[in-house]
Amino acid sequence: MQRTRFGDMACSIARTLDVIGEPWSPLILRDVYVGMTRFEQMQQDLGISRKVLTERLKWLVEQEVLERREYSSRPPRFEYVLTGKGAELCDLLMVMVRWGDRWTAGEAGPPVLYRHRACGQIAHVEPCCSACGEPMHATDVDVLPGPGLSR
Amino acid sequence: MQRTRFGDMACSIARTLDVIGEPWSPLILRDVYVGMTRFEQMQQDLGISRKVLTERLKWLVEQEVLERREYSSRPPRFEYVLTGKGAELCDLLMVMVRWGDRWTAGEAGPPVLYRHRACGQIAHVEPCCSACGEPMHATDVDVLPGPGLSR
DNA sequence: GCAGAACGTTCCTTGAGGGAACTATGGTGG
DNA sequence: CCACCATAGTTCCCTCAAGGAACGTTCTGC
Repeated sequence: MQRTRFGDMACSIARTLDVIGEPWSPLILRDVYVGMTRFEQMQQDLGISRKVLTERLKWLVEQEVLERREYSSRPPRFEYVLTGKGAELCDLLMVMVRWGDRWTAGEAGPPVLYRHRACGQIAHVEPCCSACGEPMHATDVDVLPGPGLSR
Repeated sequence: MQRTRFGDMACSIARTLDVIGEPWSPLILRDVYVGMTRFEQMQQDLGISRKVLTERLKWLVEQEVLERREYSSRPPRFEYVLTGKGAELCDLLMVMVRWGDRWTAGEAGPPVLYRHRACGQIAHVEPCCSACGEPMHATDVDVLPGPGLSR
């Protein structure tokens, strides 16, 4: 239900959740990412209530994660496309896929595969250090206070 | 509210959301990750309803993301610690932090910093290709059907 | 002019989240 | 022994969001 707003917390996790923390949002982003950009497509693919889909799309557009674009003027018809901000959120989706593949896919294996265009290989995403390039997992870091930490 | 269950969808994103898609769960994981492992600590830190916290912790323990461990037998007192499965979810948190830092932190800068223990540098996480090691973002891949894609 | 497609909007019902009060177990200080 | 405190929940009531179905609108094509 999420009545508590996370946007004001001094935490980038909370602020990210404020934008896409509601459970349907990542799935909406996924659909847009794979090219299901229209209302009817998403509604049927996800099985989401039309009312909730309307609300989520409006919110994601407000947050500048999606852009509502007219693809036909008569009749007026709209589709939703990723902004730069939204495209970067898709990295998050890839990490979710990685975890889901490892821990929930079971014997059937992953439902989708990624091919890295740069090298042509089937691969998954691996979190690496922006400074040294080596793998960097949550267990490999120290957490320090940053400049934006209020009080 | 999430009445629709995502666990049965043939999508690793949906199945991951089934485990931690409810908005409070990532923040609970964050708290456990940084050492706030007890009920009272989390409740006060997050401002979450005690009822909801109880429900989430029980769910996360069922899903084997957290483990409920007795740290005192008289009186009986419990804390929650990450399992291996849960620790890997923290990689997801780091990616959320990265996005939140970039798009929501504003002038104040990031609230926390990460120091990579292997190289000693302040860094953030960068998604890389498990095959070639180069950066791999959502815009750099082709999505292909995998073995676990039903029908 | 009737059906159909695309994109919503409205209405009602149900049930999850918020919040405060209450319970249980045991420790501690006088 | 008793009052008080700490921790970890549990119970209760209220509100409001999610689900679901029906309806509305604007255009096209036959």
